[in-house]
Amino acid sequence: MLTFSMKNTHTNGHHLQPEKIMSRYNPVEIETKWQSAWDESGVFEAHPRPGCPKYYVLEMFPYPSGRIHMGHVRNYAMGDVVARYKSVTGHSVLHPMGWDAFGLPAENAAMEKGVHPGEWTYQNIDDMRAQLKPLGLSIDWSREFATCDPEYYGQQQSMFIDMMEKGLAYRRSATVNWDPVEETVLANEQVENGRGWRSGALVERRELTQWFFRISDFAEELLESIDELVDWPEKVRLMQRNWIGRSSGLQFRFRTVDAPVGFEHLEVFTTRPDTLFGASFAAVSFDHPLARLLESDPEVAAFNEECRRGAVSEEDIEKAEKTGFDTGIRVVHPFLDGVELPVFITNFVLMGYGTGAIFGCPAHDQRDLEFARKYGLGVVTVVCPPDGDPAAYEIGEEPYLGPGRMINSGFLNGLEIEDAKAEIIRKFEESGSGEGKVMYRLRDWGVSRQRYWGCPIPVIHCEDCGAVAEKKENLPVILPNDVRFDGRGNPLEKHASWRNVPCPACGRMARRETDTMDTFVDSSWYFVRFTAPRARTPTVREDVEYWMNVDQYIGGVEHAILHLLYSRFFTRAMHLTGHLPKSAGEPFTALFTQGMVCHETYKDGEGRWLSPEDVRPRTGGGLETREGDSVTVGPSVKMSKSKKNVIDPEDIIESFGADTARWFILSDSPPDRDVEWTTSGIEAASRHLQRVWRLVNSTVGQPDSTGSQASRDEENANLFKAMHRTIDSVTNDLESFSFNKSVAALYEFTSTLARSAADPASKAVAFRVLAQLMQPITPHLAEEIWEMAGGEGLVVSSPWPVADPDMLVEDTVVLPVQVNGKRRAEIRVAKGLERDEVEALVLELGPVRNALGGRNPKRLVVVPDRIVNVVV
RNA sequence: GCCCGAGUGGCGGAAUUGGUAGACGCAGGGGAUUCAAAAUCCCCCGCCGAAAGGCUUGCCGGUUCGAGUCCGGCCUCGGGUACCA
Repeated sequence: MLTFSMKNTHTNGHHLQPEKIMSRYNPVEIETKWQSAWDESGVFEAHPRPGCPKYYVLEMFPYPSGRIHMGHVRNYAMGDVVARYKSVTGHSVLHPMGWDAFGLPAENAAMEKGVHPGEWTYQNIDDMRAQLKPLGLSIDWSREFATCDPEYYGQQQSMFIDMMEKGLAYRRSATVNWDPVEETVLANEQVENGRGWRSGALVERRELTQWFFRISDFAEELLESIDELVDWPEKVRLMQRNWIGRSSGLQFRFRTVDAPVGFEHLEVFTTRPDTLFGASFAAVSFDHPLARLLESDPEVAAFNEECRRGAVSEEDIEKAEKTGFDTGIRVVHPFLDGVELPVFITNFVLMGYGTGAIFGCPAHDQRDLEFARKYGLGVVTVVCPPDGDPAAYEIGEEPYLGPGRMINSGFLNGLEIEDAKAEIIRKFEESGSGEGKVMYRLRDWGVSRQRYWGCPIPVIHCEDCGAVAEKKENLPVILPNDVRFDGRGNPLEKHASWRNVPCPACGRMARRETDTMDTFVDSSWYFVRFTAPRARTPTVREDVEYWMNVDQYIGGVEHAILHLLYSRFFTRAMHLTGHLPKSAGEPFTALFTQGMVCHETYKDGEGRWLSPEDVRPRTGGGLETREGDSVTVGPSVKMSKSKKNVIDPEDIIESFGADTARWFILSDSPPDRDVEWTTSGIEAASRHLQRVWRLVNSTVGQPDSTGSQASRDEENANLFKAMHRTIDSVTNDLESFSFNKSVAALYEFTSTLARSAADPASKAVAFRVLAQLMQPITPHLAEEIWEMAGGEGLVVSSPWPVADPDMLVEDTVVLPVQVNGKRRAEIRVAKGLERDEVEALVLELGPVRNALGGRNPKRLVVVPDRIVNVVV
């Protein structure tokens, strides 16, 4: 393929090697060459380097689905930029890779394709590793592991036993989605409109005894420590705070009337004790012991049954219409003589929060107001807004939720809300029937899964000894291979020889726990394991102390709450069980959340999704199918199989090379926002990289330009000035995760270089800097041009260039001149020019004099070196 | 439902703490080169208007000499919602 430009052969052909004339930058060939060079040099293996600070950069490890997708490319390209940048700026870098290998899809594949989940998973890992390697990532592959390796999950089992001993793991009853046809527990994802996704049967809620981690004991600690996470996105910190959901309020006991024996009191929790005088009903969860007891009444039973319908997800519960059942029981208002409030069973009070019982004050709560309207309950306004008339204020259509003073509230009248809360809590505490209490939304972490493809919980149930931890010398408890997937229940339940084992305590025959662990457990400590991936203990003190914490963690914002919170809990639990030193509190010092990779969507005339491969440009504009039918272009959305708008990274790397893919995916959008993949964009990236190569290739070895020494000196000086400005921008942009801006600065510098009439020797200096600046983003091309421009050794191990501050200063500055806030002129002045001198210059300007018409300005705003505004 | 975020030309986006809106790239238009094309190089490019000028950062309102940026109220799209990972 001869594509070398004729212009170049005309002007300097006699200086070029013949093969240079014939060649073009061939990414695939050259990328393989440099990847081998890196492998041989071992530059990416993590070792403590004396005198260098350590830097641990980690991207969220992938689930081995079998194919890498553009989201992976983006994630790992970003992490690689950071790892490479940190490496050349004098850090000893740890940048590992592993596989989040347990999970549902492997079991689904087992059922659909009859392949064993383990076999399926390990094959996928091999495939994905082979797709990932051509990206040229600076990963220490010697530390790779999968969470389904017994060497990994065995250590996890060992920690589970330690957590049992410390009381951090315990058993209690909890609700699951139950598919009565498949006799299987369903994940929330497997429930569609209240029905099992395969069987179509109405899902039931079922109670099972399950294992939990006591994360709620750490609620306050996890909440307070968010303040330390200054290098996390503010939005993630806020989401975590809200998730933990600390609220203080009052817990107190109502006296009941006409209630069954044992329920002489009803304990409620409220965050608005100030509104007690406006209460018009009490409500308990359908799971509340009182509601359960009343189920002997068929009407109550039917109502509760109705409430228990549907999936267990919070979204489903909250979106369901609020309903109630009047039990006929009443509670006595503690401060209003003779006032009794009806007690309802409802579907919106959750047993898992507070006491599972509340009182409702319709005037100051949206949900309570809707409920009161529906069931004809009274509405008493007890908070008067600051601008309202305390004697006459009443709420209208909407509840009043703002600040104000108490009215219609006996001894609270006239108090501000916060003072009223304090006062009423004091009153309850005095009488001993209630107390101020802090409540958290955060619930304990249920880790039991009734599935095969997960880490077995290392426990044996003995009739005499109860739940007994497996002996550590028997770990790992390995998943049996000979299992059958018939779509019913957990295969481990049916595996007699695996299940029936002697009790570790008394030796009598007992039953092995068949629940496996939530895959979030696997991903809650893998980053610690990377510090000593082959150790015979979960961690090795020396390695953990050197490498932890993760300095920079990068991944999708979809993990903003659960995965990150569980990991934060785990480092604390691992400390309590002796697996992490005291210094390790937070797992991730800095966090970056990346956006998704999107692509346009296409549909044919019948509304069927079309893949980008199936459409082509139509002459005269628009798109058509291969058959020439018209195509409807839809919005750009996250790449997904269901919408067929997927571009396979492997195809892109094959046709354009990894550098082009990396350059493009980092170029257009800020990393924390979604990026749209476009064909024209990837082609532009490819064109640019070709241009860089051509530029270096055609310049190196040229004789000095003719022309005067003075003009050459000036050209050289200008080039170096641009070079230092670029070093400065790229450095700042990489440090601040503005990779798109780094790319823009590199585009600009390449254009400058292409136009520059500086000496080839000066250009060679600039090319070497260009190579160094491009290295984190397009490492293969960087090595190639580094070599062409006479760089020593590998660019991957050459120190990052430093901008000379003297080269960055400008001595003049352009001041925009506004009249009444609209730009009318601009003046170039010496930097730091005095205010009155600027004023004098500005008042002489034509547009300013016109606007003033001989009068004095009302005001003259001068922001030195920034802007001038003349107010007329 | 609840929590969090995003919205700027034809498109992706840029804009230190409120200070020239549209850097850089794509698409488009024009030119050079070529027998011709591809490739490459150069120039133009927010909208309306003949021009003067006016308008413009999802919508409505506010604060300010000055608002993409701050405040209040909406709209649309996206993420999470505890068993998808």
